[in-house]
Amino acid sequence: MESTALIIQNVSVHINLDEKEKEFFISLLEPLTLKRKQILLAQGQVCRHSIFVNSGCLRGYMYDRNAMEHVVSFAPQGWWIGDMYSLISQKPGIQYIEAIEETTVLRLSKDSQELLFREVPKFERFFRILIENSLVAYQQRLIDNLSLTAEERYLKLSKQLPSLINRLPLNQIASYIGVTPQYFSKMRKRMLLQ
Amino acid sequence: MESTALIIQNVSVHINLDEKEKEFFISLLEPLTLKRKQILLAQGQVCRHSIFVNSGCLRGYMYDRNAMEHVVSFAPQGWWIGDMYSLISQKPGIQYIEAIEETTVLRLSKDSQELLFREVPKFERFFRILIENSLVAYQQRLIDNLSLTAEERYLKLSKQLPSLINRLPLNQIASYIGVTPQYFSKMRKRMLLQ
DNA sequence: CGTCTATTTGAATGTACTCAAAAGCGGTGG
DNA sequence: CCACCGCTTTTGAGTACATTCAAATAGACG
Repeated sequence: MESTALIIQNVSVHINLDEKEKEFFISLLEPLTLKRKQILLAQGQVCRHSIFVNSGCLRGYMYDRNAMEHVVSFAPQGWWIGDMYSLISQKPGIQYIEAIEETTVLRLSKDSQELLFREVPKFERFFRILIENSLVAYQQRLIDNLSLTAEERYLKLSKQLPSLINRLPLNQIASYIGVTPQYFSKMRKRMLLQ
Repeated sequence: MESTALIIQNVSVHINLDEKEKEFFISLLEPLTLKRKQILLAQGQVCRHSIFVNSGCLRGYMYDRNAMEHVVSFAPQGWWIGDMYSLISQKPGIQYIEAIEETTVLRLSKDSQELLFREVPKFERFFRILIENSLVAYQQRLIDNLSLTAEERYLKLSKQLPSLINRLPLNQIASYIGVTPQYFSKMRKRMLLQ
């Protein structure tokens, strides 16, 4: 199938699969198409899937106790996303996962994942590596939030996701880098003048 | 052995081991005793071990480009620590890992870990779960840094590590929550008065 | 006891926020 | 087709949280 080429490529970076294993893996995936602003997971729901973005872009976000929205992650084409807290604990989650634009995804349910781990144990390795990389990225982002200015964080994001940055609403970028939309607007103006 | 009771308990929370597997796991561990301020890993070195803290406390920290120090993590008794970036990539790392006080640890080398995964695959599961939990914690800390004030972050850390907070130097707490020692000092004074 | 590091204090400054409101922009229906 | 609605983005003024720089004080260790 066309729609599974990307995910097979993504997995194959870390583990080698024979045809049978690929087929089995693919058989566990559920394709889904989302419209702009369609919500795939809401706060309070239990996250029962790992989600792979085949095309388009998702974002994970949450509200703090002051009802402020915070973008936790962007997931463009070729990325995985999920509410890790809820996915692990199978308790009601805190994140929303929403399509930023028309998006196609492949979902792997927690049950299917467990089955996959039993049938093809090297997938345990794959997901460990995936999470390791994600952990390093969050660690770095934490340090960036402490040591870089908002301008620098914006420039860094622009470099990391150059093909995405122009498709994102400004208020969502502001939220990701950790400033208010108002400040972000003024900041960008200032940057253009220099 | 006395010194391995804690780590076996720590592992057994997530996977079940028989006596033979326990013994094999333990045979791969290297015990080490560290003095206060002794450095276990320096920036620029490749991190070749996952480290389990048996007693005492370690901290991971790094310097940003303005030579400011940032505490990335504390690892008190029963916790794991390592420079994840370097451990994964086997490239020179960015973190220091240092003993805050007299500390005993058990080290598992990357090679031993790979061997362990081959011989006892369920350890792949154990470390995946370990990293998943760590990922969730970093995600939450990122959100906390964006949505809580410094005072609130301090109170939160105090609740999370009540037995540790009084043993930590104040400048290291300040660094962990992301403020200067000067501001932290004034902040604490203010909090005491109220 | 002296030295080195950690902590505190004070004053001036800066980065980012809040509140309030205007302007821009895209979609929808009359 | 354009007028209106809702949402995003911008602008301005005042404010708060936290920083920088400089220096004094307190503690810890040999």
